[in-house]
Amino acid sequence: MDSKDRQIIRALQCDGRMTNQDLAEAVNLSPSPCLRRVRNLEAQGVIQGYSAVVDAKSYGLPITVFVRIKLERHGEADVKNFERKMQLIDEVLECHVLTGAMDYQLRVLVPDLEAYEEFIRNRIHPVGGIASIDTSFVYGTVKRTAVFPAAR
Amino acid sequence: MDSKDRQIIRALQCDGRMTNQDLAEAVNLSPSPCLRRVRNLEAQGVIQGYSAVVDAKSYGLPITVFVRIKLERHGEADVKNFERKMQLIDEVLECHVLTGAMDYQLRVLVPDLEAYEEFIRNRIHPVGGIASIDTSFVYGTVKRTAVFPAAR
DNA sequence: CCCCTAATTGGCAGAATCTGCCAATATTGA
DNA sequence: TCAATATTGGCAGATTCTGCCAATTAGGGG
Repeated sequence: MDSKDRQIIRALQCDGRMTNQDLAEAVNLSPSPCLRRVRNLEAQGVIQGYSAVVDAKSYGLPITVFVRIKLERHGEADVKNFERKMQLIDEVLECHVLTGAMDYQLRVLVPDLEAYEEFIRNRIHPVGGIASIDTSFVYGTVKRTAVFPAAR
Repeated sequence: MDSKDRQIIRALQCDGRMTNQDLAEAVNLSPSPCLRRVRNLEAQGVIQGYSAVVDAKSYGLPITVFVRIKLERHGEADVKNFERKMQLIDEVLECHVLTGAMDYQLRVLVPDLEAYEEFIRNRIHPVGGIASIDTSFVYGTVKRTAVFPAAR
């Protein structure tokens, strides 16, 4: 992982479908070694995959919600149960463990407010062991990039 | 935007570098119309781009932080100033406006805790007009997917 | 300072993929 | 039912990928 690898990574975060020759040109390499570096990064799991960036509204899911959840108990079983359930809920795109009061933060996508209510009632509450839920709707998005800072 | 378009989108969210023939096969089309649908989705801005999914830790940025910020005043000028500054800070990967107390939530990536302190001191405070900052460090990530729910 | 080793690079060629065009098919509305 | 329209499938030239080999560069020991 040298500076060239990081250059390659940022270029592919900007445009994941860039052709190998364009990528090579962008980072001042010839196509062969460039491709080999990319394959190495993929094999090492540094590049975990590629993904289309899609406008959720156009797709039909205009409402983004950040949900913060606190559990009643934090025993092994309770935690495992909660985390396994999160994996299975399609509306939950992200689930992070936060420091502090052993909280979770979810990023959830729904078509409308009614669907959000149903989501809480039919998907989250049935998980059980939840002490409190804090909901923040996303009113607008000022910035959203996949590109890491160049740093060091 | 029909069910086939949504199928295509989810397939490309799973693997943004899928070849057009594989994609066509996955959604039961022949390569030609499949490619045309993809190009349409791109032209309409539904597919906004493609991006490599990278392990931040391997890249050298192991600390993810969610930062919630409340402004002192919410005049046009204050808001514009804040939002423009956020665009310019490389460590800020996301900045959302949240409903409620006119708050923002940032997703920030830094190499270590010292860098986070510097980030707050040298990048956020100088923006000015900030009433309060609430920091939540990400302790672990249970789930992180780009794939939208199938829905409807 | 030089040499030796190893890693990385650059280029080439066969194979796979893309993509613009045309005819055929399916869909919609009257 | 029929006609108009949109969508589809397949083909061919152009582009891109990728495995192999020689050349170059970088690092360490004598």
